[in-house]
Amino acid sequence: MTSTAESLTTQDDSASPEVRTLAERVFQQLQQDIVRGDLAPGSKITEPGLAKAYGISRGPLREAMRRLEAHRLIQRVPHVGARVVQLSMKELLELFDLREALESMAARLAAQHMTADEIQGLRDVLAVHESQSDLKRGEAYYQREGDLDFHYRIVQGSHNKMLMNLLCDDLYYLVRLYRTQFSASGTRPQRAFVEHHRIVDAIEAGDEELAELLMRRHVSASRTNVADRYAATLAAQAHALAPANGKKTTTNKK
Amino acid sequence: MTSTAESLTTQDDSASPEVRTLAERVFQQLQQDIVRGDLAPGSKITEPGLAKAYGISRGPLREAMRRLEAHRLIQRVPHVGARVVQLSMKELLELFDLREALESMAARLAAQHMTADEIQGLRDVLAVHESQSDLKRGEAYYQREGDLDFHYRIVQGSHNKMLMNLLCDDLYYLVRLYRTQFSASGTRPQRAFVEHHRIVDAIEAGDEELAELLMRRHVSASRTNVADRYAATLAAQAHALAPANGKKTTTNKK
DNA sequence: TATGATTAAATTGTCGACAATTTGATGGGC
DNA sequence: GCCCATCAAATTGTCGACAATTTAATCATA
Repeated sequence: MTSTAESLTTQDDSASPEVRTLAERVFQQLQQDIVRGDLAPGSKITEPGLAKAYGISRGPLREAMRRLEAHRLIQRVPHVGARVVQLSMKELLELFDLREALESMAARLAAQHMTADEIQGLRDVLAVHESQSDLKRGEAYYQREGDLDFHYRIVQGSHNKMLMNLLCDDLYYLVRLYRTQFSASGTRPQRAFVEHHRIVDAIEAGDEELAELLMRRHVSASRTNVADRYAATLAAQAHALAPANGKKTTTNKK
Repeated sequence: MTSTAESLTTQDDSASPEVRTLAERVFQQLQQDIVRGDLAPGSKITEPGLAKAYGISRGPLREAMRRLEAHRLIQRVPHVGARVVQLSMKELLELFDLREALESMAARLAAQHMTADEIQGLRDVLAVHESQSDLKRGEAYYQREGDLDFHYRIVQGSHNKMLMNLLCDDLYYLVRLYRTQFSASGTRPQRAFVEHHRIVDAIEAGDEELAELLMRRHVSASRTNVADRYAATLAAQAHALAPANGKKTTTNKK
């Protein structure tokens, strides 16, 4: 090691050493900004603004935006512009319905095809969760990030490329976006943690049907939790804006 | 022809009246070329070549290619280039596994939410199939195109936007690509036609479970058929190239 | 002859400028 | 006072040119 030379690649300004192209970097940056909530859902994206903000030309930026659109993080209208996606309650529930169908399938396939090493890696992920849960009991954010890692590995274990593409490359960006906004509450993290263990047990036992069933229930419970949070948030907003509301209130300005 | 006035807009060279932007048109054109097989799977896509072929600049072309990549019709490597996608046998079967999970879910939702008008539209589609099947009994191509229309309407009837996006915008392009290459054979079209009727019956009766089950079987049977055709094609190729084969034979040229 | 480095061609990535369209504002008419 | 047409500013779509990288072809050398 002891790499004194900077090598010929680019300097890592984005904590991603192997991204070669500018459009790739700005895509990852924008994706992170959206998922973290730095770019509020519903807010307008303007090409000259972002180009100047990131110090690049509009060419690579447009390519990054096209990729964001493909991942459903922004929505574009020809000759009009782009906005950060803002899922309705209905769409959010639909997203979880999709996860229920696809991830239960992934769990079944994982029970069939996962290797011993992969299962061990899954156990390691749970161990990390456990240590973190010990440290910060009520802190749900890291738990949820780890939860995503858990689901990632299940999908990987399915050994189904198409499924991996669909879930990891398309849907999980949206999931992460709403994870940051509606992170699990109350006793949900602890119960989710238990459910994770049961799922791994079923996979390790090669019990396809049980793994599928448990994963379906797990996602369904998560769906219920997020839906409750979403409804509570909307109720709070409605209450706050109840008195006199003549403005358009299309999106929050923050 | 006889185009006296060129008008300020563009002449419709793509039979799509409402596409406003150049990138959109060239995307649709390329998509059609790929699905129809005019651009062979595995063949390389070069930007200057296509730009000159379509008479446009590289800007809109790159945008169209990004969209093709998002729809998984081409695969790109930074600084290297793009190739038309070429699914392996394994990936093709994976695609059908996904359809089995998602379309059975769509059928269940359709049985719950489809309106009377939508069901009638579905019956009309089947009626068109019937008349076409009468005319050309063994001709499977139109049947398969219509089959796609059938599946489209089921997904629409689910009233689930996310599911519609996933199936109609992402996966069906690949399905169509391989439909043209491995169209149904033998008695499969007739049986598929019967299965379609049974599925509509279940949806009309509001029998969610039956609709889901029948759709799952239907897609599974289609999967078996396509897999057989694919294997037969590979076997034929292997037989043809059996004697002396020192070339690379990465992809077919024509 | 085979192998390796060097170089030239082609292709992709990036940039700045111009054209087309939308959006918001301004002013006139009823 | 309200509504519609006109116009200006901003934004998106498109283009051609230049820079960076990859690919191949050539040549020298063991």
